[in-house]
Amino acid sequence: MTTARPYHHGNLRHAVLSAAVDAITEVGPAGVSLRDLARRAGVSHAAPAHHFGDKAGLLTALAAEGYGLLADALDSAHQRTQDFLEVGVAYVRFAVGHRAHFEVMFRPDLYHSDDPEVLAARERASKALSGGISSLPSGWAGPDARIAGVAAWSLVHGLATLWLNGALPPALGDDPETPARSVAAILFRAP
Amino acid sequence: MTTARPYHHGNLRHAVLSAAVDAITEVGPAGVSLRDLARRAGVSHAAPAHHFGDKAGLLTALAAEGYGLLADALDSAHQRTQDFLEVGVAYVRFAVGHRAHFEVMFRPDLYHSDDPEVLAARERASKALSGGISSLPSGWAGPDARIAGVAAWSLVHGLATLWLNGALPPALGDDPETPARSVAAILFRAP
DNA sequence: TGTACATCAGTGAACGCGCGTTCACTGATGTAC
DNA sequence: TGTACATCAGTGAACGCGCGTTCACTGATGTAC
Repeated sequence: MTTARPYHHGNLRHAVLSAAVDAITEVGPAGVSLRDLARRAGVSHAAPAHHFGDKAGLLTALAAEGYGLLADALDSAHQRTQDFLEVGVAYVRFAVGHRAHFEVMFRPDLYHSDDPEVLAARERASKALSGGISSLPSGWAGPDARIAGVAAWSLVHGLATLWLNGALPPALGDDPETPARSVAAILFRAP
Repeated sequence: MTTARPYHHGNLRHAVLSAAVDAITEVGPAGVSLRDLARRAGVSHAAPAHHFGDKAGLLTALAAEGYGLLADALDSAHQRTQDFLEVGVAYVRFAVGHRAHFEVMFRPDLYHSDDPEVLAARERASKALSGGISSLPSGWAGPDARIAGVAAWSLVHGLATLWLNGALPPALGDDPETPARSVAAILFRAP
C-alpha cells in the first residue's frame, strides 16, 4: 500500500478478489460485473479482465481459494477437537463466515470447475470432511461409510444453506453454531 | 392455443411462467431477462413486464407456485405412505424434478418474499414437512421437536442442493431417491 | 555505476449489444341500451 | 338483434445505461552489457 497510487498496482489480484468478496456478499455471484470490481478496487475497468481473463477466471480463483480455506478450517477443527461433530460445526461456521466463497464454490456453472487448483483444493476439503467420519464411535457409519459421509455432508450443507437463505425460524437465534451442534448430535448419536 | 396468433394471448401469465421455468433451468434464476421470456413465449418484449410488473413480480408468482407444488407433494407422500422418511424422499424428488421452482424459492432476495400468496404457500409446505415428524416412532424427535424438524429439513435440503450442484460423487447413480432414502434412514433410526 | 532495451502490468477510448422502462397506440372483448 | 362505447391486454418504437471486449498506448521494472 503506497501513498500515491502507482502505475503498477502491485497486488491487483488480491485487490480484485477482495472486491469480489465484498460485491458477491452484497449482490450474489451472478450479479457481479468486472467493471464494478474495477471500480471497487480503484483500477481501470479493463484491469480485472486483463488479469483474470474473464469473469469465470476470476470466480475460478475465488472458488479455489474457498476450497482451500474450507479444507484448512475442517482440518483445524479435526485436529483441535478430535470430534467429527465439531468438524460439522466448522463447516457451517465456514459457510456463514465466508458466504461469498461458499456461494461461488457450489455454483460450478459460474467458473472453470475442472481447473487443477480447484480440483486439488476440493479434493483436500473432501478428504477433510469424509475422513473425519473415522473419528466417530466405531460402528456409527454402519455398513456403508460412503453413504454415512453423504448424510453428514448433506446435514451440515443443508443447515448452512437454509441459514444463509434466511429460511430457518428466527427463534433459532443469531448463532448458527448452536443449531449446527444440535442437529449434528441427532445424526451422530449411536445407532 | 388457436391457430393464428390472436392479438390477445389468452393465457399470457401461464405462457410466461412456463417460459421462465425453461429459462431458469438453463441459465439459473439470476440470468433470466424479461425480454428473453417474451421471445420464448412469442409475445412482445414489453408483455411480461405489463403483466407481472417486473422481474421480481414474475419470480414471486413462480415462488408461490413452487411452494404450493411442494406442499402438495409432501402432503401426498405423507397420506400415501404414513412414513416421514418418504416425505423426506418426496422433498428431494420435488427439488430435482422442479429445479427452476426450487432454485427460485430459496432465493428470497430475487422476489417479494413477503407476498401473501408466497407466505401462505410456504406456511403450508412448512406444516407438511414439520408435521410429518409426528409420524416417526415416538421418542425419535427427542426433547426438542423443533430441532428435530430442522435436522430433517437440513438433511433433505442439503442432499437436494448438493445433488443439483453436481457436487456428489457420480458413484451414487442417476436416481437421487436412492441416496435420499439411505441418508434419511440413518437420521431416522431409533435413538 | 550508467545506459539501452525488452518485458509486461495496467490504461482509457471506443465499439456493439442486450437490457429495463416508458408511452402513445391498437384491437379484442364485454356491457349498456 | 344491433349499435355505441368503455375497458384493458398486449404492441412496438424509442430512450438511456451498464456491460464485456478490443486495441493501441503508457510507463514501471528487470536485465544485459
